[in-house]
Amino acid sequence: MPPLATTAGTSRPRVEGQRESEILDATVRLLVDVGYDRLTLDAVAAEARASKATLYRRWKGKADLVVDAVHRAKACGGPLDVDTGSLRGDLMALACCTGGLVDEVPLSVFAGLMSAMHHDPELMAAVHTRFLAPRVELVTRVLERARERGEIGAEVDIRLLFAVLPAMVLHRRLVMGEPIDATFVARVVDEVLLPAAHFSGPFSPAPNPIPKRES
Amino acid sequence: MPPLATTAGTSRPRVEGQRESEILDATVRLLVDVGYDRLTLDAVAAEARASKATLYRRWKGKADLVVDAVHRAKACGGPLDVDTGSLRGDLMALACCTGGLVDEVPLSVFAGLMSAMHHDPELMAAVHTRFLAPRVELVTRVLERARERGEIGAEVDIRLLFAVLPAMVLHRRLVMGEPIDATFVARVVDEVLLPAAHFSGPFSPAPNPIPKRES
Amino acid sequence: MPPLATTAGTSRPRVEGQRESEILDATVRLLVDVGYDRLTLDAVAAEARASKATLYRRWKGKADLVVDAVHRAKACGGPLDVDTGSLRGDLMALACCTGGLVDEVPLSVFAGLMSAMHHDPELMAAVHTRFLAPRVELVTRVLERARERGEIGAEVDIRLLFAVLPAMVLHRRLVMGEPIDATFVARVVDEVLLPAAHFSGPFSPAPNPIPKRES
Amino acid sequence: MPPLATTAGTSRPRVEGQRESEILDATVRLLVDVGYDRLTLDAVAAEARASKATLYRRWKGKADLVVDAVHRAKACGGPLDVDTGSLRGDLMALACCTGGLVDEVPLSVFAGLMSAMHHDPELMAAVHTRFLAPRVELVTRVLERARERGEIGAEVDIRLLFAVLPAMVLHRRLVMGEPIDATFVARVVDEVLLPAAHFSGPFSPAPNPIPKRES
DNA sequence: CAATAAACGAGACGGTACGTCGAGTCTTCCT
DNA sequence: AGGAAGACTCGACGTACCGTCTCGTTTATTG
Repeated sequence: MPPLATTAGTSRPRVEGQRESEILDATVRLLVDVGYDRLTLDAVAAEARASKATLYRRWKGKADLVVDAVHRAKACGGPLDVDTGSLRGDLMALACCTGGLVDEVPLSVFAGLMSAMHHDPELMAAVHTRFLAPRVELVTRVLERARERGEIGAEVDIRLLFAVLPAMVLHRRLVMGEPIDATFVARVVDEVLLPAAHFSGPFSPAPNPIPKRES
Repeated sequence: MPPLATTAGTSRPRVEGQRESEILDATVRLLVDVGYDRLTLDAVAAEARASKATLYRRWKGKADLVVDAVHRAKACGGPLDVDTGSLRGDLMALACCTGGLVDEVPLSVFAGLMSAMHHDPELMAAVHTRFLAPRVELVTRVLERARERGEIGAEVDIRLLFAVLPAMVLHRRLVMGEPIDATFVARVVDEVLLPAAHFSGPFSPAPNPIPKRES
Repeated sequence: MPPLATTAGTSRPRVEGQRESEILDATVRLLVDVGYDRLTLDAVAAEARASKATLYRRWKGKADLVVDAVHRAKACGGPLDVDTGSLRGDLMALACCTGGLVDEVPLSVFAGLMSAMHHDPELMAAVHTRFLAPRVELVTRVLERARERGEIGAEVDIRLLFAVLPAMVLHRRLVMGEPIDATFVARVVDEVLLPAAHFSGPFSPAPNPIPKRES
Repeated sequence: MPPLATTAGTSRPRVEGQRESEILDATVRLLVDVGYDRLTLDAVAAEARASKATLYRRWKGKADLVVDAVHRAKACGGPLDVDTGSLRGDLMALACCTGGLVDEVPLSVFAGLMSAMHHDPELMAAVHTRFLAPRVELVTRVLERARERGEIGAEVDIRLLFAVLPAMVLHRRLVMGEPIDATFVARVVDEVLLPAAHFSGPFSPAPNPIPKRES
């Protein structure tokens, strides 16, 4: 359902942005080919017929460049909003679109970024601002609409709930090394997320066996 | 000159396991100090007063060594089994023990390993065999006992359920960059895992991806 | 409408010579501060508040600019001629004036130029034309006057003789790394140049004649 | 002391010098091909199948490496001493042998080194110690023998005299850009050096180094 | 006096070389 | 004979400078 906006939508007359985009494109191209770890800035420079100095003039380093590349190449192409009328439908739509959770490229890049994020606060901030924040906002909007429709219990913490799907996907893909497909997403939604969304309330203290450990 | 390495006296003779442990200890020491990415094998060799050749004789590379180090230093110290009588109690006990999900060290190391795991199948296998498998088995046992007690619905897929807690913890810590504590673990257990465990039944009306409401 | 070249055919938006001089002054300033090798055209551009394009519009490159800078800043201030009445007096006067052989700045710059001259014929031509030729001509005139006065033997090759003093000075300063002062110049003149000037004749076969004196 | 090694002549702990020599040879090879300025350490590394890290481990930089290379390749091959019976004969023999003043390679390299020497005291020290000192000593010996034979006046300063030939050669080659051959060397010896060598006495009327200025 | 075209400041760019660092291999010496 | 020590190759890193090439903006001449 792209509106066929060939020229109107992208009117960034900056000549600077042009070179930048070419470099970003080259980065994404190599990223898909060899992955984050095997990606070198020399290769990016060669692929984009750019100088390494140019890369380092605009980006702080490899990770910063890659964040930008993935952000522009994928996130921008993603949906700005989705509203299928049901929580389940919205989540599935979001997960399965380009740049969504079932898309291999962002996942793969993300794996490579994790190690760098861990000791580079600026990178983590960049990832959050440019990559995560838009997605979080989108999902949050979806969840809030679902709550208004009564699909989510009043006591359920959306901050917790929204993490369920990405967490399960990342775990399966990056920790367990198993592939992601729509079926898996659907199972997580149906068997974990939706139960949690409905069962907000008194679970741990009341129902059956009350555990004595907490600490 | 005693050619035979009897027992003690000179710490030179190879006890094999002893030298290995010293190296592993040195690795963990550095790991905690500088993290996985900043860790160099030269530093490990220097810290352990060992030769790099010795390291590469025993381990395949940096990641392999680190996996081993974390495995032996932490996981071995963990519990072989827990049985508090309730699913919630068991999960909390597992998560909060040394080497558990609230332990910073394994999490931190894990972040560094992800990137390497992604393009190194052998490393991924090693991580699974030595690091993940024991934990998975432990949790699986806990879940099966819980099912026998009736705390988990018959139709619930334990393979899916067992991932909920580690997935949520990793997501919060590595993706969102927020700290993990027992409170967070408890909330995930209470508000996500246990609801999913109880709600066995098909929640959405069907594999139909677009439901309306639920009853 | 092409402009008609009514006056001289060269449009001069700027004072030309003024801007040029400012740049050359900035060059000399930096030259004295950091030396030829550490001198960068970026620094010259910044110091003169000029653009690199302007520099390359007027000069072929770093070496060319520096030659010009030294030429204008120093050589122009030197004497146009000298005539003290004796060869010795003339040579000492030339050597000790500003821009002469005892002046540190031209020597220092010269050291830096040598490497570039070696593989850049145009640069060598520029150095010769703008820097060396005037000095050579001056010394040649001095030597010819001395010959007319009978201070130089008829058979002595002035082309060889004129090189003695600069050669010895450059050797001492650039090769041996020792400083130049008037005393050294005087010794070279008295103990090498003047003997050679008087002794034209056949020497190598027979080590006999000892010259007298001169006034 | 360790017992006798099985292989003979292993009192030299390592072959160490072997790798070094290979690198030095490669350096000289490239030096002759492209000259000092066009020489890059990457090219040396490639030519010698060595790592840049190895180069920088042993040498401080390009200039240091080149000094060493020229030293070993040329100076070592030069004569340890000459004694033809006459000063003229000795000087000509020294100048015309391999690595002597008429040899293009050392001259060419020297041109490139001058600029670096000028701002790098360590390099200058290295050049002096490894390149200049042996030659100076050799010429000094030659000159002292000549003095004993009466070929050099008692008052002549050998420290000044020894510089005449190299100074004139370097000046002609590097400053004037004209080629060096045996004829030129012979002329300098006959027409400058020998006259200066014979002429002992005070030539100029006074040792007063400062003549009168004129405009 | 306005139009115009050269010259300009600013600085991004491609390219090349630099000097450093870490991984993993290989050799030498010591005990 | 096995381990410590560490030199080695490889390759990526991030930096510096050169010389070229745009951009708009003066500035002086011209119409």
